[in-house]
Amino acid sequence: MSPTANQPNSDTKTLVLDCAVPLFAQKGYTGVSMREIAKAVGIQAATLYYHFPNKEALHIATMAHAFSDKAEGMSAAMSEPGTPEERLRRFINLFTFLMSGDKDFRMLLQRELLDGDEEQLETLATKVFQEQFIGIANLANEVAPGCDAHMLAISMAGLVLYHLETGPIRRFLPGGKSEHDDPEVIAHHVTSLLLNGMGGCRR
Amino acid sequence: MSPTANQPNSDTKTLVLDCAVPLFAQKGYTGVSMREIAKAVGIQAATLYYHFPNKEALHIATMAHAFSDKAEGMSAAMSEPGTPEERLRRFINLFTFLMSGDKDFRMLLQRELLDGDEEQLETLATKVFQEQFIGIANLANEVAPGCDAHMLAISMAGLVLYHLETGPIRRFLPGGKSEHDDPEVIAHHVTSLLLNGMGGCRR
DNA sequence: GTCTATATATGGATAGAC
DNA sequence: GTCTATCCATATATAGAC
Repeated sequence: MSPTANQPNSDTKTLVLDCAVPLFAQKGYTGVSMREIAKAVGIQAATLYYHFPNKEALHIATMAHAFSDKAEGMSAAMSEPGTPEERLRRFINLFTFLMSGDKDFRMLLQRELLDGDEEQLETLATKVFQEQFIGIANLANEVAPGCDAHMLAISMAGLVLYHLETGPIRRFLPGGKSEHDDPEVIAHHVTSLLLNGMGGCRR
Repeated sequence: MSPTANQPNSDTKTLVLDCAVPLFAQKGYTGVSMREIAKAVGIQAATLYYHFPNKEALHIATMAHAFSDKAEGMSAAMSEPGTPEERLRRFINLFTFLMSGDKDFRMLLQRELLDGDEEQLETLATKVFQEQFIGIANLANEVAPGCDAHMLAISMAGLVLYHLETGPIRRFLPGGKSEHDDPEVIAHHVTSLLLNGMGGCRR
């Protein structure tokens, strides 16, 4: 293997993407500099331009990298047997734990909803989320046939994500407790609300 | 009134804040430059530093300006008479229409959840949202006594806001229709879900 | 592939005239 | 109060050595 071989020693590109994910997630596109990313990787800023033509390309690649990781795992939970209610319960649980554990992913998604242009959002929707979304919508349709599965799927995901996203401010609002950050508590609340409405906690 | 009088001619400060709101909302703190804000106002960048000590102070003042406008109106809707269900219906309707009409406000709020530090979030929670939040939580407690009013209040607001925030990407997801952007459709869906759960659309 | 060095633009912020 | 002019730090991006 000569020193000029192609793949061996460095998959610097992947390393760059891994380091860029938390930076873009926490500080946003304009909040992160190429120097900052390079420093996190442990290389010089100029080297980034060998792997990516410019900052925007690096940003898009970073998002694709972060999002592609997440496209797996959930499908299995929804295709398992059980009554629609049981499967809803299982899905909300899994989804809440998954999302709860990856703050960077959630922040990237939120930033993309704020800053992404039409093309980026369409790519995200069709190439990344479509399959999972269909699974959720199908589940919604089994739990509540005849209802608008699209809106229900948004509500299902949104309920979980909003409780997670408001974590930093909820503790300052009346009635906020640390238990409200517990994925188990959130999943239980959301499941109960989805299945029975607001009165659902009185069993 | 001498030319050195204090308040008269210019409330440039207010004008600056009005112009800064949509800029910070759409591009974020690091995405907007002082020059850009000055240009939108029609003044020179240096003039901004007469009214505000630095960019961060201008940003904080901008958010206070945007948020304080919204602290009114909702209280009335919740104190009106009616059964808890009727009042919930009215509140969700009003809240959905209010939030639907002010995209800048929603984006500012989202960005604050992403970028705000503890102190800013505490200020936002206690000085701006507390009163409204208590109203929502009280309503939740009347609709569903014995349940966790804090979590229900988050769910109520979150359901509405998430449908609005995902507007740009929903149209690319399966089953997405333009009607899903209609505040009336969103409000009806959310109310039904809150009162009856997912099965609520089969009446 | 990665480096050093640098071109070039733009950012926040200040000084001082009017 | 607002302007012009400018300082200085930092940004993206490129050139060319190794």
